[in-house]
Amino acid sequence: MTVEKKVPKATLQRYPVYLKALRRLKAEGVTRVMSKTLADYVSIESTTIRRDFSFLGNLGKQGYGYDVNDLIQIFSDQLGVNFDEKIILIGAGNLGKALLNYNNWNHVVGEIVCAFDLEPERITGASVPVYGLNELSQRIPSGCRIAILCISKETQETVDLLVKNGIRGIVSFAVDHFSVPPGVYVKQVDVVSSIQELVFETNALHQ
Amino acid sequence: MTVEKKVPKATLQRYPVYLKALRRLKAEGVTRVMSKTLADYVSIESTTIRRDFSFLGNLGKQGYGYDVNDLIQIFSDQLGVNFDEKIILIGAGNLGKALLNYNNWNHVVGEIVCAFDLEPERITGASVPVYGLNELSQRIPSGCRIAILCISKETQETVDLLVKNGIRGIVSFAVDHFSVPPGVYVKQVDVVSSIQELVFETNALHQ
DNA sequence: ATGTGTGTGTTATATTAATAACAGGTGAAT
DNA sequence: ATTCACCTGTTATTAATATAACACACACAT
Repeated sequence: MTVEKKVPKATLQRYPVYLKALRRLKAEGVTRVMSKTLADYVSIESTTIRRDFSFLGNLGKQGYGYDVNDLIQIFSDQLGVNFDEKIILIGAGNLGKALLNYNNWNHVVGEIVCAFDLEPERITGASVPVYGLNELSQRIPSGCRIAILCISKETQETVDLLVKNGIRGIVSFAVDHFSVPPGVYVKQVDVVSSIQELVFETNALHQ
Repeated sequence: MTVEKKVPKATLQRYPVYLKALRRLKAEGVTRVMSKTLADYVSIESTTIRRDFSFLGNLGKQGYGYDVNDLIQIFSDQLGVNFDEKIILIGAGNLGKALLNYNNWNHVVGEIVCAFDLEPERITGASVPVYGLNELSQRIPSGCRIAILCISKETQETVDLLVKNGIRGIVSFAVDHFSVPPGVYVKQVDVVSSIQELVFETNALHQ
């Protein structure tokens, strides 16, 4: 967290895209990359990429490009990618368990340490321990800031509980509406709304 | 699809939020709403809401507000919300099936008609018919434009196949990178990237 | 070594989006 | 009826973001 200038929100939202692409390139054995190449890869203008990168220092070299490994390292150092980030899952039903297994999680951003559910005794086949929601304050891992929300009732109450216990970021698959205090960030995933947006875009855009 | 002026992209992305809120309000028995009330509800400035709505016509009345039912009707008519939208699911594994059951889908944006999978014979317990991906061109419902992607291999090939068969919008849970031609819209859902973004925001913002 | 072409980082410009300000139409009260 | 307070729709202003332009540092070839 050594970022000097204020990084624009739009830029912050693109960093994960870059990081994902860079990791993939590294896995493919690529050691250096130019902004234009990366631009084609992630469908973001090369100018935008260079400006985004510039917030983290002078990372590239003229006439050469960027070193992939260096870039990944700097992203990790400066933005606080914590491979030991402790993440909790709230609601260990079908969706929760599916998410657990679907993403190949292995320490890219940390790990899901445990899950909490209203009826923990009913959950079978989860790959992490499942505790009752009422035990949250005792069982929550120390330093845990991120929660994945896969519940369908008592949403606001649960969110309040999470915030009270130190959660600062929530990826939510819950369909219910809820609100959080300032300083808590939410990524809402709603398939129905996403489809709606797609329909609106295909209908309204470029006509 | 009778929208006259060009609707900004940012506005288009907020319409699903409004629609969801309005439907909830209607369910609660609310018949009229003011921009300020809605603003508090969805955490969007009242001015922004009024400007967003104005693209669809003069929907409100001074000193009164908006009629909830009228608003929902107008959204549906003008933006092409099609309650019979035929949606297909690609990849009927654990995640696909979980999504199918998790969202209470019932004709809010249409319905998932059927699913396709590389190994359809291995899928059990799906609530819709599951066909082989190789049958796509024969089995795809006519007029189908939207697909939900829950696969983990041969992603680009599958996407190409979808586009060739008329798909114009994709909600993707696939972790692989893929590209689409212009005119095809993608909503990417990547829990790992979402968490990354949350970590970046909590680290970099308001420090 | 030395020049040359290349691709960065930055500055300048254009575009898009958000907020503020306000004029005027409308409902409700008297 | 008439008045008044209210809330919309729009215009004006500010802020945020994206694109374009370019100077200069560096790798690379000779």
